[in-house]
Amino acid sequence: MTTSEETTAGPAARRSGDDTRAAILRSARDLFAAQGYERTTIRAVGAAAGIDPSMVMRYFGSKERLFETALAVDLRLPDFTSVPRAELPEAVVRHFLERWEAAPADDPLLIMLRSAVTNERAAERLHEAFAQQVVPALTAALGPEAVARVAGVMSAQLLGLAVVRYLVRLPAVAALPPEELLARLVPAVRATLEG
Amino acid sequence: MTTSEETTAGPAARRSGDDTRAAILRSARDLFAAQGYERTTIRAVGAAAGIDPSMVMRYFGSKERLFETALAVDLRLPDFTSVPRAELPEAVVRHFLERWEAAPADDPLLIMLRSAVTNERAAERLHEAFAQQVVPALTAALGPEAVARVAGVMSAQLLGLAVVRYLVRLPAVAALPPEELLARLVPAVRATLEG
DNA sequence: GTCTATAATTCGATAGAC
DNA sequence: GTCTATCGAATTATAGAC
Repeated sequence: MTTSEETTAGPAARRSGDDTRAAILRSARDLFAAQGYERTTIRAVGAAAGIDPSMVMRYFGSKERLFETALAVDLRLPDFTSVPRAELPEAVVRHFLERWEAAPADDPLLIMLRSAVTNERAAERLHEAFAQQVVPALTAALGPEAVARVAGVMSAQLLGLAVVRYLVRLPAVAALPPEELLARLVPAVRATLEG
Repeated sequence: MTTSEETTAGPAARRSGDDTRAAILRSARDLFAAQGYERTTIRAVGAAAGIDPSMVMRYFGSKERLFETALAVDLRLPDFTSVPRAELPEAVVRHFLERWEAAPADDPLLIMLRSAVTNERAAERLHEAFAQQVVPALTAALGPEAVARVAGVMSAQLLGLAVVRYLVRLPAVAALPPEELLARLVPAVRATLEG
């Protein structure tokens, strides 16, 4: 019984440090995702988490370390190994489209992407995530040679969609219904894969 | 003879106001393109232009108005009306690829794109440029119905390339030789156009 | 564990001399 | 037309009380 040792003190007077830390991190991810690094302030993170700004410093040391921690994310890539190669383009596009439609503001990939365009450190983290998560997932489904050929362009296509539809919100793309977007994007990805 | 009325004064003691203004604007575009809006300071713009920061304020009033002026750019889209439809995908991809390879840091489209991801005003300007420059240019070459169908997805593909190769610099895309990139991208754009 | 108070910078913007 | 000097606001970060 090492956890939760309330013996005599008040019922709910003290909050867990882990909870506070998690709340700060959640607020930080929200704000970094919506505004990028520079426009996000320690004060705003604290306010969003319902605590004093100095607590943010106490738990994370500096704004930059908070940012680094917020960028350490799991891309949550699915397993495509059981998908037949002919159906892979649709499976990939559909997966990301459904993901982003459901919760674009919360998606770790979009959080990272927005910051990576103006912040060098975030860009490095995106490079790492690509090498450590995207490449292995694609290699399992396509084999190493095909990945070397198409991984870059495929990523550009999917991230291009993300940037234009969810970040910049260009009306010509943001207004399209998901099904139509899917129908127009799948042939492009298929052409890349089979090129 | 209304211009340049140096009658008795020294030879080159006075600088033209237009020259100073142009120098400021050039430095501002460089810095906004490289760092985005927030990280670019009036002081840095002045230093890059070789003049005092207060001159920047004198000529442009505020940082925000300087930014707006820097964003008022001509996308320099070529005329695609004489290109046969079958060759259009290659012509479009080749045009932007050659443009960006030659001078990615100076390209007005990339300047705008980098800021648009984190700055709402820049995003609005990108929307305007798309509606007033991209759509008319594509309409002349494809006709209005085709543009409504494919302009969004085509833009997503080209801007996706720009983001991943020139802004985020993902090695899997940034390291590809231009010819190979062209070969992999043209089929994708063709599939979009013919879908 | 939480907050107040404040130090130390940095930045946008203004006023005014030359 | 150019610069010096400076104000006022906002920010990160620290020290310390409760």
